[in-house]
Amino acid sequence: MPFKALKKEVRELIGKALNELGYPTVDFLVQEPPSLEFGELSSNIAFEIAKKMKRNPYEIASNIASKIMSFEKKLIKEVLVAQPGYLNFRVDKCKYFKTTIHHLLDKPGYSDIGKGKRVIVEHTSVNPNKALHIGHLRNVVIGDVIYRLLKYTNHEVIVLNYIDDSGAQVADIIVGFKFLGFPENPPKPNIKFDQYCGDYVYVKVNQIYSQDPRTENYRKIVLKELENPESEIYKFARNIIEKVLIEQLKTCSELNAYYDCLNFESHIIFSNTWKKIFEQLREKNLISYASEGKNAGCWVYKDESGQEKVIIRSDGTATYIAKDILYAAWKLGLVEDFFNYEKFFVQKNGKVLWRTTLSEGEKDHPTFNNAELAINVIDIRQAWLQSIISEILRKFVGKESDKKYIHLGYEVVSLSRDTAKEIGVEVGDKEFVHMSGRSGMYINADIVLEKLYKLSYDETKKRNPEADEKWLNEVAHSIAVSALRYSLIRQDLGKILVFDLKEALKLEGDTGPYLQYTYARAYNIIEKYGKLPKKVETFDKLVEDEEYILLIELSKISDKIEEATTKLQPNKIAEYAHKLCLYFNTFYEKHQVIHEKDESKREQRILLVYSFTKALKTLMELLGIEAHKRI
RNA sequence: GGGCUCGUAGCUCAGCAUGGAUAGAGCGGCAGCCUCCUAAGCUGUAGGUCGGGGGUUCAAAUCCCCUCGGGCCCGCCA
Repeated sequence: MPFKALKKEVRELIGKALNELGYPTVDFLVQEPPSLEFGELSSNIAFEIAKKMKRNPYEIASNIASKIMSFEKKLIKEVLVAQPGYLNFRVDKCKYFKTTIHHLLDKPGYSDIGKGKRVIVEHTSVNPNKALHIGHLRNVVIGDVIYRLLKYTNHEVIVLNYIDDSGAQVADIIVGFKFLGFPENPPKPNIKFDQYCGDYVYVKVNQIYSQDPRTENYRKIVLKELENPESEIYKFARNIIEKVLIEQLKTCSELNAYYDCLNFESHIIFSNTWKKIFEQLREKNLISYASEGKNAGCWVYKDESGQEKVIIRSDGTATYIAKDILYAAWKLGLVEDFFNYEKFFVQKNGKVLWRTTLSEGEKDHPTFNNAELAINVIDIRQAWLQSIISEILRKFVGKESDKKYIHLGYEVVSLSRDTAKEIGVEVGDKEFVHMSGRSGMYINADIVLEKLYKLSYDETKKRNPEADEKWLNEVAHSIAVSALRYSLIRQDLGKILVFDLKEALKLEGDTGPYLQYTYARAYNIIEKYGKLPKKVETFDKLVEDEEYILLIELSKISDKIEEATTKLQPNKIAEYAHKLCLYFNTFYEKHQVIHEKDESKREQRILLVYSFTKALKTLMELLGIEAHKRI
């Protein structure tokens, strides 16, 4: 972790200097200056002391600098003072490059921030009545990258996918099949079952509801029946849901996202464990009985801003948030494990996918709950409800416990004007349009992937006319996935992602394929050279600006991974990987590696390129993007 | 009505937590670069009232207040 070591050294040097100079101890920052011209690190310490002592910051900085110059230093070479009082530090390049390259050749960017901590990441959780659209994919990709980050930083991670098998959306397609005469099988056999249910049955049923509101009664009937596991409707629905799920999960595995267990909502409801936790909530005074007002007769939770949420209705039944609280408590191991489990199938990555079941299940199963931290990837529209759940859980576990329930919210994906128009949506004067599953206004995930695949296939074939079909398919698919995943992860979670099909089909610039291309380009150098130099102990020949800039950036890899993980900002990884590639390509265009005449310079460059490929591959793996030797 | 959130180049976005040194990328535009490791690349160039106003500060895209514009949430439904 070269950059961190550097920061630490700077802090120590400053601290020691303050001590010897008799300056007061104050808080100060060690940060990256706006440009490498000023050095690799800089500090505002002189401003802070100047404020306190009412003295000139430049003078203070000069004193500290000359003091530090008299100390023995490890990675730091010199300290400079800049107006109006910055303290700028420069590394000993030779030493620092060696540290950095050795780090990258070993375990690039690794840092044990997890220490084996058990974390649940729940994502996807798409209603099992439709195919995934591009909005769902944002959830899948965010969740999956968070999983990968946590895993890499030594957390014990469990990935769950919550299946809402008893809600209105599932009920709607069951209404279609059971009451409105929709055929159980798609009219054409080549239509995916999830697409048939979502694009056709679900949309049409909702159209029928709005034309003839009396038909909505069917939904009520179905919802009621879904509460009874013995009912014919429940058994029928179970079968339909399973078929949809299998198709949905195919889409996810195409995108390299996998799960440990599927947790069915109905199995929480049937577990009848709610009463136990309800008693505890009442004992801890977390919920209260409303004797008057609009919620009279209900048990309610009052949130920190004083808003009330009904937990138990006046007729004694639990609202859906009650079930969410119970489920959250299960995740953190605060209630007994009320699920039974069985194996569902083996996923493409070889991992067994489990699911909860109403039957006895298998005794010998992994533990899926009992986490220290539960991260729930859910779009931002659920923010208020999720904050209530977090609040209740926080109070429930008490201050001394570290157990935590987190809602990782992200903004929705909407359609750009052009793309909305393309699928026949009325846009008016809006800049973008929200998708709606119910009204059929969305872009299907499989279709985008297919389009991307065709594009990448043509492009790859053009570049590799001799290549065989198998390889072409594999690479084209991988490029399509990388383009899609990257476009969904590169943006801050708090911003609406305006999806534009034309934009998404780009394979150049700030995209996943750019990373893959750069990787292949770099790897090609190593392959052409055919061997790795042994035992290079000094990197004194890496004197070019482009090498320096690349190496300094590379040295920050652990810091970036750590930051992305602890702040749950997966977009940081995409941004960093892109920046590294920009720097590498600049270097690549300007300097030769295998044609370099000076042998030791050539070997040092080979190692630089090799360590770059190691770093980039690590980042790509975190993003769920495959690195190919050739594309 | 209450609450949350976004607004930075023509477009898509970084930077805001912890105020600091010339506000950064990509796309698109324009002008260039393949007898040399993959041109899915690179170089140069044009393009900015950081939504607006006020305040705090030696210093504000960043903090505070107001305001305008977009989006979302606020049922004993799920």
